[in-house]
Amino acid sequence: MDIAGDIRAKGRRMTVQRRLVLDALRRARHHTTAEEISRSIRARYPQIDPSTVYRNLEALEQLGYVTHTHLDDRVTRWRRADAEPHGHLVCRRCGSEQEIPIDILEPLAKRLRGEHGFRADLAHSAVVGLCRKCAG
Amino acid sequence: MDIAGDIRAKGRRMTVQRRLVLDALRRARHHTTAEEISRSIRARYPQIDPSTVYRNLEALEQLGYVTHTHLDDRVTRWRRADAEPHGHLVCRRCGSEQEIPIDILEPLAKRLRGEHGFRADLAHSAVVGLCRKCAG
DNA sequence: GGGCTTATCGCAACTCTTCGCAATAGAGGG
DNA sequence: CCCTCTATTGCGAAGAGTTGCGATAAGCCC
Ligand SMILES: [Mn+2]
Ligand SMILES: [Mn+2]
Ligand SMILES: [Zn+2]
Ligand SMILES: [Zn+2]
Repeated sequence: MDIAGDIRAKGRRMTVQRRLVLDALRRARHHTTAEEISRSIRARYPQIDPSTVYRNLEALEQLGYVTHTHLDDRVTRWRRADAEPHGHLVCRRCGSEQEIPIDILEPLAKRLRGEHGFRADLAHSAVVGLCRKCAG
Repeated sequence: MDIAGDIRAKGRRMTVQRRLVLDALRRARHHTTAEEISRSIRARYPQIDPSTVYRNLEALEQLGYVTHTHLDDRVTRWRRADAEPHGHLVCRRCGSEQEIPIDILEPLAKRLRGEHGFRADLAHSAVVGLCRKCAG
């Protein structure tokens, strides 16, 4: 079933605004912010309110089409749920970002699950620290 | 040397406001937010502006007296740098928080350092996931 | 203690995000 | 195609945090 049909089957609705948010996420190469998405949509459809974009990102996340991560500190970064999962290393000094294969994080996830019954999503937040250059 | 002297030695100044922020952090049992600190100070000294509290937390972090972590999503949590370091598990469903010994995170830190030359601070952000109860 | 330098402050303005509410418009059924 | 129900929207307002700027006061030297 297509996305629209799936959304309707769950009692939600497929609106113009929701479709525009999905489109913006498809166009975006990497993780984007709600503010970037809002700005790109309003460039062509200025009547669409930022709050609608924020609400749609949350709705689409509940529906399973979208996920978010946190790279540097506060900002929430969004991406399609079907994108390749991966971890991030972010340098607190120079701000450089680096993607890492998800399986490096697996052993810790397994241990947290064994010792604390906790199912960790280690890709949700970037790992903060000092990159090779900055650590000197 | 005491904190005030150390701060002056670094060319910074020990102001009433800075001392009040340090005091608030000493009174706080756990991680607190800038907003909580600001509110507790303004209860007695309403003339002290919130922006001053934010700026002082950053300054004190640069000076090495204060650190911050990120528990749930947006909020930055502050604590004294000399407090016992530890990791956090936060459930994305029920919001429960759990502290974990820092050494559970060590193996991953060691691996990131070996394979990527990255000195990870794994206590900086909480690990997000599903707690035992919510995972079912 | 008085004077000088400038780190720091209070304030106002601004950005990003959230929220309540009345109006709008998807969806499904007839 | 029309009707009904209610999910969703746009708007206004508010909260949390940041930033530029002129005023204040900490620290240092005499
Ligand atoms: Mn941080
Ligand atoms: Mn999150
Ligand atoms: Zn770096
Ligand atoms: Zn839970």
